[in-house]
Amino acid sequence: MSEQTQQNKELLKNVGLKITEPRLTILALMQDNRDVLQHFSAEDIYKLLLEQQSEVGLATVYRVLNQFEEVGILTRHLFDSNKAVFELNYNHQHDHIICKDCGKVFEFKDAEIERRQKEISQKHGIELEKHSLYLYGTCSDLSSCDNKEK
Amino acid sequence: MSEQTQQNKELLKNVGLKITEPRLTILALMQDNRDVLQHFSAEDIYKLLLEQQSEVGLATVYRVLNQFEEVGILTRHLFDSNKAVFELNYNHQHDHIICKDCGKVFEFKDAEIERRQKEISQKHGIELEKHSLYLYGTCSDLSSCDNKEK
DNA sequence: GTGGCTGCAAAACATTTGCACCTGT
DNA sequence: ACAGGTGCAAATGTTTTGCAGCCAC
Repeated sequence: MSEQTQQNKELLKNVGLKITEPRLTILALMQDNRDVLQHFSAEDIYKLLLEQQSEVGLATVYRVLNQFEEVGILTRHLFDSNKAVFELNYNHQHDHIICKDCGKVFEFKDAEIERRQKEISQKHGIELEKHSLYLYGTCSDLSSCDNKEK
Repeated sequence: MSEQTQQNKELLKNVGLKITEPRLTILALMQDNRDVLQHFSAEDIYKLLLEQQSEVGLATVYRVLNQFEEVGILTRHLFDSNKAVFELNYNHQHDHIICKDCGKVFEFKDAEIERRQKEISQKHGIELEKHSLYLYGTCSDLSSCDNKEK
């Protein structure tokens, strides 16, 4: 068994979830594909599972993703579409910049913005728990924009 | 005819939409209720229409809201729930602070955050078009928190 | 007159749930 | 053994669409 699998088993145990084949498969799938895809919809994952002959139902994908979010293994984003996308939580939380033309996503983290967010919340009498920040725009350099040519 | 209605007719004409009864009704409804409700779901509006005996179908509500968003009369927000809420655009764009316990929403606008957003986008080669920023937390002063007691 | 608008019902989607069976501990 | 997990199909909730008739321009 790979070292990655071993780590994932411990991860599941640590967060109090049983070590089952669908959960390990989904976890590995997201880790293995993180270079090509940072943000997965439930459907994305389901299709990837089908491709690799995994017999995991779509309902299970949703259930597992929800559980993973609850225990902090991943984060749910809403972006502008109607469906949720999920992203593995590595060490750090971050915000996103999305090109509306090509769908490219950059990540960033800005201490100044976060400091202001905290100040503003306090001024309004709110104890800040989390925030969601997305910047939408278009690639300035058109040649580097993989425009999907809609 | 009220002055408000007159203004709304010109607004519709200016954005290139025909002046129809459903559109005027929905527009007036959102304006008249803006003190009690800043953010309307399609269902909210539909129910309010029913209450005032307006014979407007739910499909029309959705179509009108979408058109209003396209021409900039209102803004669609996704917040954390599964359904969209809409807000009339007055002069200024702003961001939101939401109390997760009582659902209270504050609005704010911060020049410093917006300046940083622009800088960060440029640094990543993106021409910033719009952003979405929501701060989630809980009322620090519990006595002022209208906790829905779920 | 006619192209856009509307209401209704049906369809489309993403997501959740009920249930009988299976599996990890 | 048994609580929790799973697959499937059916249900849910929101939003969209097809279509026949209607209305603003």
